[in-house]
Amino acid sequence: MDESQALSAFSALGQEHRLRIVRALVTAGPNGLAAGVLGTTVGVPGNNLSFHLKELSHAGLIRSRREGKSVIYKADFAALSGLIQFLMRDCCQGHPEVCAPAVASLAPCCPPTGDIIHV
Amino acid sequence: MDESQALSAFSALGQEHRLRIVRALVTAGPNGLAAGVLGTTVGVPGNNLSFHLKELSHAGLIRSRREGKSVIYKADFAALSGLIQFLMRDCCQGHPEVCAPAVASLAPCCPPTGDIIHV
DNA sequence: TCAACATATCAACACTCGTTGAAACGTAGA
DNA sequence: TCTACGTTTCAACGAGTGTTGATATGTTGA
Repeated sequence: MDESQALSAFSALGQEHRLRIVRALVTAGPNGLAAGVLGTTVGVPGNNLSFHLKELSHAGLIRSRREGKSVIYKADFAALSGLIQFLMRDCCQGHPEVCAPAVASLAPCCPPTGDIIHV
Repeated sequence: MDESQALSAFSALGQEHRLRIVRALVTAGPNGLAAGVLGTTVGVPGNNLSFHLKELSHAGLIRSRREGKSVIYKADFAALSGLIQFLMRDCCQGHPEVCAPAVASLAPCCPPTGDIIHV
């Protein structure tokens, strides 16, 4: 995860519909959701949803696969993890031991199902 | 951390100069940096820097205090932690144990120095 | 092949955002 | 008080972004 990737990712998440899409996919887990289901879940019409899904794909935050008539989208948990690591890298001048565990309090969460790129 | 706060935060981080500012403050740790130092570090002229610092303050990602002629800014590590938790909340339908630890691999990092709001 | 369904693409519009330059504010030292 | 320094505010401009409606693409079953 470099700066330009992180910028794309944060910028993508800084939009109401896209943040809801990602959160819905994070909640859904590795199995993902069909585009149509996503649209009704987050309340975005099809053409607009497609636009935002493309943005999120370009940002590397989600992945998709076709299943029959539907396209299934899922969160890229490795990318989300990489994003967080980018933000916190080199914290406190590379001496995080001088600090209390703020990020460590996070619950472990969903990794991908095989097509993951570990950061 | 609610959705509107998260949106403000992600939107704030989705801009090159602001992301660099936050990363510089994360690196600096709890002591923070003066506005002038920040400006030269990230390469942003004073008036523009001030604009971005205000945005980051409104997003709740940084805090400031005056020290003589300088204004010292520092990252709000609790807010950053809360932002991450918001993104990952309810992951995998509330059953993160079905997943591998992606977020857990993150190194523990800097907490605040006392004015922290734990999430 | 055809019709029905799910999804994606495109152009146009209004709106928001980042940058710039000038000016103002607040603090410290003479 | 005056000057110098650090920082902030303001208005204006150009560029980028999200939404909308119409249209196109791809898939399934008859």
